[in-house]
Amino acid sequence: MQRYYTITQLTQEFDITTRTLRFYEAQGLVSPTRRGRQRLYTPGDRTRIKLILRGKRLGFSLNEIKEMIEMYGSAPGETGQLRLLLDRIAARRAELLEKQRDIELTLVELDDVEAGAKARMVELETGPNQLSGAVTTSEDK
Amino acid sequence: MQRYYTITQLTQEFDITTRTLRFYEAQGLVSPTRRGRQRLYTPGDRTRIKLILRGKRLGFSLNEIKEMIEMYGSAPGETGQLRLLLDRIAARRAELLEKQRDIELTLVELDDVEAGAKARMVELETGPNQLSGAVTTSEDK
DNA sequence: AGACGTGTTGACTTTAACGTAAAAAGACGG
DNA sequence: CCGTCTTTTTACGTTAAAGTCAACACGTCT
Repeated sequence: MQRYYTITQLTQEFDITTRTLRFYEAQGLVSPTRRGRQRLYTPGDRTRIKLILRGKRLGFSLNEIKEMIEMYGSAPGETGQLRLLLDRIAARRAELLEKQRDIELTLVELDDVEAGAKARMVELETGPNQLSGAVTTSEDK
Repeated sequence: MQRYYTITQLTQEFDITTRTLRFYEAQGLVSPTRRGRQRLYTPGDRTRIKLILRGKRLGFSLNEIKEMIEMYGSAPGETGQLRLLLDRIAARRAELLEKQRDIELTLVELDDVEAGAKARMVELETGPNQLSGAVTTSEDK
């Protein structure tokens, strides 16, 4: 029992347009089957779309995403190919780890700004008399 | 004692082009001072550039990055402004946390693919006789 | 003075990732 | 069966983020 999704169902679920889905198809990122001219998306297609959107949120290009998705489905027979695959996996992992660090740094900075803003609010409430020094971010002498 | 960086020093350090730096300047993301026509970047400018590149790695647009950078420098006086700032901070934080989850999911999947590939290699080494089933990723029935 | 390296400005071009619009073909409800 | 709605295909437009190219300005080394 194969459940199918129509294109508009998916656009609604993921809040994207039909143009986007057709574009992804043109780029070879999904290949829905057809009933006549109509596109029918399988649960598998749907998962691929989720992967694509996740990749986009992380700032990967569609080409990069395509590569990554192709990794998932591939079980290459030759040892050389496998080595290559492992290398690519390592590269992607390195990127992701860097992004993780970037996020953590950014979160810390957001915390700082928030703390500063909150402190400033308290000042304004208790008595809008005494001034506060500007909030500086480490460096920048 | 203000140390200055020339544009090419920074392009080399960050592996970007002069065009890029001038473009960022045109977008109001950095504002190096001038000695005559020449641009002089302060350590502060340099930090901003680092922030920009970090933002880019995380997939933020230059406009979003600009907003974020402006948050850092701002110590708005009015309570309403502060509320707005706090809201924006919360929004950004939510985005970052989503990205974190996205990354973790992706890392897990990479681990899976890697494990599969390594297993396949072992098979190939020990004896290229018996076949292996295709590697499936959960869902997709 | 001439040549060289570096920097600047401005204009035009490119690429990715869609948006928009038009025309035609199915699908569906009354 | 007809009108309405969705879908498809095709084609052109748009936006962000630079790349490329040309011409010109400095400083300086020889």
